[in-house]
Amino acid sequence: MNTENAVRVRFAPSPTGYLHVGGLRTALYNYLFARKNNGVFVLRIEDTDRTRYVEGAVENLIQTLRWAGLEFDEGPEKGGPKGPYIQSDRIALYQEHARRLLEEGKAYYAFDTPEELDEMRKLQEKTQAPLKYDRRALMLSAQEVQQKLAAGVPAVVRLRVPDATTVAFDDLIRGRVEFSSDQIDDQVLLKSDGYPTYHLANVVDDHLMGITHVIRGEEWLSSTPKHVLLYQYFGWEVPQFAHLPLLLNPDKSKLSKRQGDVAVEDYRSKGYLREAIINFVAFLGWNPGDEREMFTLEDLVKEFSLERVGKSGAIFNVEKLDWLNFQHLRRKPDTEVLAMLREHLKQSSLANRNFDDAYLLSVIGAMGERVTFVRDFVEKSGYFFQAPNRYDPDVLKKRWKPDTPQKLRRLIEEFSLLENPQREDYESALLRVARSLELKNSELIHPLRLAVSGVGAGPGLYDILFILGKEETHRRVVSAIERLSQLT
RNA sequence: GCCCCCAUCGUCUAGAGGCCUAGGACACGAGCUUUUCAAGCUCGGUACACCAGUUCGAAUCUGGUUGGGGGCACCA
Repeated sequence: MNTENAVRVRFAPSPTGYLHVGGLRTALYNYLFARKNNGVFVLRIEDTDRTRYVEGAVENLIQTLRWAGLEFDEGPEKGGPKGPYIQSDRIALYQEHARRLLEEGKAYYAFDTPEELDEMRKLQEKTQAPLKYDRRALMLSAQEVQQKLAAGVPAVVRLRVPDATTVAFDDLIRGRVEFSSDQIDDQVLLKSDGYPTYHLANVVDDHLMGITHVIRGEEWLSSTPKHVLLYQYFGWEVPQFAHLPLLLNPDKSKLSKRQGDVAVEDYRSKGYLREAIINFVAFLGWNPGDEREMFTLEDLVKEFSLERVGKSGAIFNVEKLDWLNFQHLRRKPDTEVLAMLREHLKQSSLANRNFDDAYLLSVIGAMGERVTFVRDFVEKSGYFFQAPNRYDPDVLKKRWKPDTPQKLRRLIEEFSLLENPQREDYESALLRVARSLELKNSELIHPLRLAVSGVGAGPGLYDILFILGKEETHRRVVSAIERLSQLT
């Protein structure tokens, strides 16, 4: 394999606390593109803003990425030939490159205070002029600049954007995009604290790390010409760009907190499966071109291509996610669901109760088609784990009549005669009783269901009875008769 | 205000000039099935933003309008 031409992509989040679902999709597309093309997936941490650093964010980011199944090939903790992979460890590199631009007249020092810049912008807003740096620092003579530097006046390094030219690039998703250089701001490259801005750091790193394809969100589209300029100034090859459509809130603005959950970990803790989240997020902007909907990460690796990524933003719609979660959950082998159910029980109020595998497996068998989340086993069929402590009032009103207790007594008498009953035995016993009492089957079935489960919905009644077992069924019916007779 | 991007059902989308009286999925409604609830199956409604143009023919190409979004920091 020719390593010179190998595809190298990166996911470059800033460690502001958690992994955003939009970030997850960007990471996913990068990952898929790398895997599909036998390339390398790099994780780089963009922490050049010291004011935004959040303790533990990097670890959290890595952990969430791994949970989702997006293993990177090079990055922090893991290392690699192009490291370090944390920008704050690469400061000297950026300063060196800034110096180079300075020497070649492609960048310049500026000494304006934040207040001065504020004032400038206010004026520009008033005159409705484009908001950009007015280059007042260019009026300074070489001596003045040297004096200020020597005196230790805080300085930034700004990009010297050429006048009246066109900066263009070919975006893999959007085609050719052109900007007039007059629209481009003389961006700060090096801040007065010596740290680079995103624009400098990202270009220097992408080049030094051999990144061939920059796949990132559309919010970067309008700063891309600055990056292109930098590549040109350094004499470097410009990578391929692919600007992904944005993920949107229901009101179509850029997906943000305040309008629902945006952290991957929020969805994780709500019980969403990684498979469902990956599947869902992959389809926000991409589709295989046919009518398949269910994809595993492996499937996506086989099928993914940037050509099939759309251009318009997509609203993050949780209903479909729920459906996908349901679909992925029911496709999982029972043993895997068992492990997840055990984990869930361990963290619930049922933690001290003991259930054997066979029992839980039969619950899974009965509820399999009825749960969207693992927690639904408990939330929708808590009666498998605990005798009902209340009875659904609506069902009670509809199904529990004054003469119900005596019918049920007759029924459990019949049940008590059964030896090692199977599902069918409960059924035939109930049928016998119904016939001898001249009742419709449902006149027994519904109150019995209520008595043993406390609710009116769920798996087949005989499945419930069988799973609960003869003794437990008996106990519950007796207890229901006692408690409900008092009410009527 | 300036620059850039985008535009098919409520939502995710298929569609790369005739296969489109626009297909699928989620959601929604109706029915079937059934001891209930689901699942499943069947059926149903709802979309090419608008206006010109090109063409024998436009959701698909071009231009404009409108609408939406993003960017315009010593944040990423």
